[in-house]
Amino acid sequence: MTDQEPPSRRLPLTKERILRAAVDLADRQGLGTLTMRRLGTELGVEAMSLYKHVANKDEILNGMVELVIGEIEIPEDDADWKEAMRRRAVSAREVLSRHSWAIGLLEAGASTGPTALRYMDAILGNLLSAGFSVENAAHAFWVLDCYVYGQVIQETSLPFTTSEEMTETAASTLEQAPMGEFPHLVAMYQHAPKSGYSVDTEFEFGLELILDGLERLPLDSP
Amino acid sequence: MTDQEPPSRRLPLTKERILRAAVDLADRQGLGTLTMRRLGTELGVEAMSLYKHVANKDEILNGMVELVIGEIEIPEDDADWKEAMRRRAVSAREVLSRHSWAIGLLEAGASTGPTALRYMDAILGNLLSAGFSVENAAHAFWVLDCYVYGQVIQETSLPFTTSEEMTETAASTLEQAPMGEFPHLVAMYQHAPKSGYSVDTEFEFGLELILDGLERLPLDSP
DNA sequence: GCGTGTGGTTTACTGTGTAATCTTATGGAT
DNA sequence: ATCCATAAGATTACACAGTAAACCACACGC
Repeated sequence: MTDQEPPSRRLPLTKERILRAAVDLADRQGLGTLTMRRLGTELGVEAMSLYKHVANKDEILNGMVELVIGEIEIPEDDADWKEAMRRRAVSAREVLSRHSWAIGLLEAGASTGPTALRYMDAILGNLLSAGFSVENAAHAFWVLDCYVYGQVIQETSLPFTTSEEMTETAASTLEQAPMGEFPHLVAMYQHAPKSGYSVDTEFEFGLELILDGLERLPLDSP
Repeated sequence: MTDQEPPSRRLPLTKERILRAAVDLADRQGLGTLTMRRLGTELGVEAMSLYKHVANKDEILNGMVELVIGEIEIPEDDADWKEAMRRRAVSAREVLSRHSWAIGLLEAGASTGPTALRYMDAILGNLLSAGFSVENAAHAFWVLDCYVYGQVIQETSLPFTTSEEMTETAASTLEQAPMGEFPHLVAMYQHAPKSGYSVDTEFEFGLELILDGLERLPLDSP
């Protein structure tokens, strides 16, 4: 090599640095472009060098999930459960749609690392000390997670983000296909521009619905 | 080739047959092993021959999603909305966890084919003719889909299925890690064997919670 | 000095999707 | 019957994936 850096400039490779670079790359270019070679060059290093710090690509993917989970806001034990769950759900949704590839990895069965455990423990703790029975705490946890995950999936599968893009998509969809067979869809698409549709509103609607439902559950110690 | 079949035995390759074989293979061996070559040999044909019926692998994946969506039970317009939505959610969950790879494809933005459109239209139709406003129908649709998708994700990411496997997992998890930091998780794992935990129960709990919540919405024409 | 380990590189192998090309069978029009 | 266009499938080849194995270079205690 002719263009050598002074070696002190090259900060040492670590698993930490690799994981952060991987998350970064996946955020910017998508998980599909996250390849060992590209990740290597991103870090100014050869692909195989990564394997000195990481067993294989799966370990990288798991580590990425842990990093992401670590970004989610965690409730205090003694916080008001409803507000705490709302904040956590909002935060989880925010984080997971910022790193929209993470859901796919979750599904693949990653994440039983310490960060994930701490995360789960904090949530359970809040619910339990709010007086939920163990069963009901588990139910609440489960249904909220379902909802957040599903929200993120639907969000990322939508071809639009803003309300304008949405009406635009609606318009173009209306034109092309043989829409005569789908009268209700047509009605909805035609209605869409009028109401200020947004995934945020959708999310809040369902979230409040679920939280209100959970509020009806009996508590152990009122 | 020495072992030629009488050519009449070899039924002709079609997109339909390819898609069915692909779904079958993904069900049996996982989406990861669905490769053009393997799919080819599964059909007794060379990999490249598939490209005479299909533009590329993505088209196969999209087609698979359509097939799966087609399996979901669709409500009649005039059916009682609550029962109809319950049945559809149950059916969707059933279908999607039978083909647990499908969620990942949904996320990738597949599915605006005719089957998916018909599916969406039927659901909207039921809600609208039950008296839901367009906004509320959209809300109901959205929250139910979120819930089902999330349920499937969580189910497939769990390392166990039956209640016995669950207590087993709980036990082994309790032993290995430094669980002192996670008292509430420990409490839950210890409680797990007593209560008959199952993902089915979890699903029903949240589903009824959401349906009851939706029932509180005002209807247009009572 | 001298092993010895640690962190990075080189090379190479297998498996992927698919472009480009070649082969063969089929079914009218003559 | 003959011819040949078209379609369905097979072959070959290429760029890129993950990673096993061997190799190198420098820091260190002795």
